[in-house]
Amino acid sequence: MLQQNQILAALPKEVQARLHPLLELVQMPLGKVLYESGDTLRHVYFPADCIISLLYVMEDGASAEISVVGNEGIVGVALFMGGESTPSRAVVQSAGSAYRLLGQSLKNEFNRHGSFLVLMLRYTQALITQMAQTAVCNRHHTIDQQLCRWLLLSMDRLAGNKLTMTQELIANMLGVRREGVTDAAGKLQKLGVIRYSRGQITVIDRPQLETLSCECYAVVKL
Amino acid sequence: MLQQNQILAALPKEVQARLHPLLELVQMPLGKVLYESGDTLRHVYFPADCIISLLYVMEDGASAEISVVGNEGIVGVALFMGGESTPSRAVVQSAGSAYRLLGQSLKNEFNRHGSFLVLMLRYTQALITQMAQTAVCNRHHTIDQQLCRWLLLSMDRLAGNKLTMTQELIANMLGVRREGVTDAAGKLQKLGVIRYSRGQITVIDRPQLETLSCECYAVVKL
DNA sequence: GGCCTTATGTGCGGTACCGCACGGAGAAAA
DNA sequence: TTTTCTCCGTGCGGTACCGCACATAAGGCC
Repeated sequence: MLQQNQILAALPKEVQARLHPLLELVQMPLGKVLYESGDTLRHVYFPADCIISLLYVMEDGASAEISVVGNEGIVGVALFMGGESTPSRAVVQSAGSAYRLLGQSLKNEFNRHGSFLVLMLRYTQALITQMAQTAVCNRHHTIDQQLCRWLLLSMDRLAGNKLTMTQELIANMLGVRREGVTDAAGKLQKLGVIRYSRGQITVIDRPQLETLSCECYAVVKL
Repeated sequence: MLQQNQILAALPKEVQARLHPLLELVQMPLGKVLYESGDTLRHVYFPADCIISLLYVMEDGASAEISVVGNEGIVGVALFMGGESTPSRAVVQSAGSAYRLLGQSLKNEFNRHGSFLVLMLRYTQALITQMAQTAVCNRHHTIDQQLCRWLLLSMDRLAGNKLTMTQELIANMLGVRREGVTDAAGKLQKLGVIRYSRGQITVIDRPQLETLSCECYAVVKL
């Protein structure tokens, strides 16, 4: 279903109809890299039921997630924002599928009608908000709080309350040590908020997770 | 001179002519707040020779700068990005002047011609890059490095090598303690890279400042 | 079952930064 | 000159996180 992506779903019917043959449904296996930092983008992706992380990777290999995109958004905003390349890596954080569209088709569509553009820009503004929040969160909040926030952001973009993700990977996302995540996750498990085992995380008490999170989650919540 | 702002300067002559009567030159005294977080924006600002900081302020009053805008940019991108309000505060970091334009005029101009839009979007992409960089920098780099980066970003947007800014204010920008800035600035002064006294900072050895900074500076350099 | 890979737990010393408190010094005002 | 205010320097105890080294456990594979 094309409607699985909220942006595609919000388009006028005739635009959807025009776009339909141009959209290609692609599988998104866990860990797949959609593009590397510096790559020239060829497609934009509209996640249907997967989650994509935008990761910033530094020269020494250290990394931090700067935003998360689910079916509410688009991956590859740089394509229509004027830069041909992007400063971050896009990687599949939770498997699923997505629709993709050639950059040229996107530009053609922009020229034909403004409704697409308006939706894209509105989403981009939300993305900017999320990035700003990430910046302050990195500065001011503890790993415990950030883990809660990260779990909530992920749960919002998934059906169910399970998540497949090792602590090592979460550590990469948050830009902290794996042991730091082990600590924080251990505390949450003791509190009965989550359960996890070898890469499987289950959220048991979501309200509690929200109270343990920092204000950053509430701000970017859609 | 309208041309002081690089975006205005890059517009086709006929667009400049059309815009000219709509642009209002306003003075920007140090510390002036252009808008608060959550405000509805009425104008976009095109800095001529001032520097504007986009500050994120948290519930408890702690803050961090998420980007810096000089004559290469625009303040108030949310106005054309689709959000009427903005998640950050915009405050004058270095006094000067700027051109401002009513949001409605901006939208009218967008509808008439695409060249304005393209420039705005390209700049917004650069802004996104800067914000992403800020997020990782907050996570991974020391105050020493971040101070160097911050000084360089400011110097790039100013004529001369002097900057009027107390350590207290810099601390707010970086989201750290004032004493942390005192430490870092003291080291730089001992190394002969900068000199400062009561809110006046002079950069003496800029190349050295660049080597002491983190990679984040080079990435966002225009 | 035994083996190996991967995921998680734990401990230890080190450091960057914090919050706080106070001291000193330059500039401006009285 | 003296006072006052702002800005900067410094010290101290505390904590969050780091890097490293290893121990343990859970599952896949033979």
